[in-house]
Amino acid sequence: MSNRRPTIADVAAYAGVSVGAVSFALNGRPGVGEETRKRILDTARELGWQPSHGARSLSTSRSFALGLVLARAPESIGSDPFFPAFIGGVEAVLAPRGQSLVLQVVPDAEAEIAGYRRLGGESRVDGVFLTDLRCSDPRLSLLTEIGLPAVTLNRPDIESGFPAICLDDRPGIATAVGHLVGLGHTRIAHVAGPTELLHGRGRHEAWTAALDEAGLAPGPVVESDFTAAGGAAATRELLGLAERPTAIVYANDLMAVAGMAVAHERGYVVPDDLSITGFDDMELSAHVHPALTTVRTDPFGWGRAAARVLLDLVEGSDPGDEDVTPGTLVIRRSTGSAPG
Amino acid sequence: MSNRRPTIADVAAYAGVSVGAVSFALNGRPGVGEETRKRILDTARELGWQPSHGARSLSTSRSFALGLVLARAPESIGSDPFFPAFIGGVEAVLAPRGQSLVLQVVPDAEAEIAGYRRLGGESRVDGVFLTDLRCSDPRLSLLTEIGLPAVTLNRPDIESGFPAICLDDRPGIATAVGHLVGLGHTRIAHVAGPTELLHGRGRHEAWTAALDEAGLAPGPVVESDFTAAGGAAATRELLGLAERPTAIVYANDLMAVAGMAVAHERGYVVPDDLSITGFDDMELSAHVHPALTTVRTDPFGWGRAAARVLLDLVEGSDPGDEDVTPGTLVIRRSTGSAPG
DNA sequence: GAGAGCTACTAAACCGCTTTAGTCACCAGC
DNA sequence: GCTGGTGACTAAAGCGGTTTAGTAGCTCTC
Repeated sequence: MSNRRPTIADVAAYAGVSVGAVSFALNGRPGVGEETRKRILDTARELGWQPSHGARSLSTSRSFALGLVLARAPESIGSDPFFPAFIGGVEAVLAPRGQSLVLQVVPDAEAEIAGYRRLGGESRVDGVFLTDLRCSDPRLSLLTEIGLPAVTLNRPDIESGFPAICLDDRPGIATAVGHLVGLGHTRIAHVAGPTELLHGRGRHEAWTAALDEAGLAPGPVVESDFTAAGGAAATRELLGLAERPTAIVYANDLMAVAGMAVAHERGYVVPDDLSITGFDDMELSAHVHPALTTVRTDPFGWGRAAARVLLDLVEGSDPGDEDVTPGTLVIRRSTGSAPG
Repeated sequence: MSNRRPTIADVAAYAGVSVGAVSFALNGRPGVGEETRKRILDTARELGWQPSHGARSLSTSRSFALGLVLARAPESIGSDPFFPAFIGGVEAVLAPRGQSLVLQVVPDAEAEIAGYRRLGGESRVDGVFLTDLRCSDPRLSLLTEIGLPAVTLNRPDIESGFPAICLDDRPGIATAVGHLVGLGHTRIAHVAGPTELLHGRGRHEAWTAALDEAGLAPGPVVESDFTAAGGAAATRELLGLAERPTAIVYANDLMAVAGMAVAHERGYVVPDDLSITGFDDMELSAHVHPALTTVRTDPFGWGRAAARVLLDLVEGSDPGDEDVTPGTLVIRRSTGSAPG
């Protein structure tokens, strides 16, 4: 049967025109008669022609693919609710435009640099997504240096020259704290993400600001690492305090759920003895006991926005930063009136 | 500064040889003197030369990339502990070999077909991973038809002609059931995954077989969908039964944890009134209350194995099926002696 | 000391597409 | 009737590698 995939030359021969004409016709460019164009298109369809990605990318020096490098420890990669959803959103805009996503998963930040270097150096991708932004992120200057277009998820703390998807965690945290304050809590602790991560730091700052706004002294903070084990350890630390908090605001759901389990173990009842809020609203959060009050975010939407902006950028237009909807508080059963 | 990326011709000119010689040297082929080879390699490094992916793939008609198409609903994609870890394993072997992973996330099975068709048709990838195998999976014949090499995760129920990564869920489920039987349970229910999925069906069959082996009548089964909401609904159904089970074997952890929450809500104490086992051992499972007894699997290892086999296949050798380690039971606190 | 057989290398074709520079027929205008 | 312009199309030159065919220079052999 089909010995070999048909090339543009085959289409040209069958349609009785030159390859140039076929190329023009297929790309919808002027210079081909209406009738001829139709004949070419029909022939291409009949032959089952599909463009060769390699050839096209060689001649246009574009690869029609975008890259994402993720630094994640193998053991914790499975429970990150963010990145699969983000990728889903990215794909939702890439696929219809015939673009692909090249994913690289690496164990640490160092390998991440190498990853971007390779992706750019080999011209495997036309641009990259920059997630998990760190303070003074070294990847920004790297990408500028190798001239690889990028879009950052979150606005970097230094001038980057790249468009940013601006996500503001502050309103989400603020409403969570406000909710707790409204329930009468005054000792509100925080289990933070790593401070070198911009979103870890941002949520922490938002918590501080919200307490300040409420006229409360900043409660105890434990810096953790966004993992379940880390959340559990942080919770043990907080519950061991002499003046233990009556509410804990966690920087993500995973730590919050793990913290809730620790509270149960210690004999505290959530929310009677301790109120707990999370961040992300992962699928399971509505299905633990008690269901978790948390801040719902929209990583899928972020992915869509990021992909749109990056695509615009590599296609030559000059997109500005884009704001995306901040998280909203979902009140469930893990928060209640302050005890006593 | 660096106006343009150096090409192989630049390297040739600087080293004072022909492009052919450079190509030979860079690819470690014979026909170049030792001294010349060294000079070429040094020059390439100095100039910061990196191969152009498009050019190479055009002339070799290989794309140095493997593809994975995932059909996942946007709302549940974030809580799947399998695929991120699987991808991590895949990357662990791809990256060192200079290969890339092209990921496509689509909403449903229909779009999945189109995804593979595009990946293959455009020659964007040299081979693909086939996960979430379904009964009489139509993708198998599609891939055979378009001549795209593949490796299947799990052994398909029909002849496929592709190497398979054979993962056997039976020992895991069998030990879980055995563990419950040993604790005196006789009414052991199952919350299954969708039967059209091979692993959903496989775990169900393993449960049936294990009960049979123990001389017990098959308990009630509810077919669910691997989601938290589905697990919760299934649990409500089981707990509403006249002869309610004293133990439930869930086909994955997500449903198990959600089921545990339902049990709590209804006032049952786990494990005193109801024992619960999961499958996967996701990160959170060790950090819920009570900690979940479950079957630990190794999706990272599966990813590594699948990548190795697929790479061998596209590079021309003829790898056979590969067995990977079955899951092992991790006993925690969600299982205990049968009540009464 | 001429032909055979190596080794080390060069020249050029080729992969399949895009794109520029032409070519050709036809019509308008003076 | 000749020039100039325009629309439709062709020829051919890239893009940056790989690979085949070929060639020069050398040693070995009888």
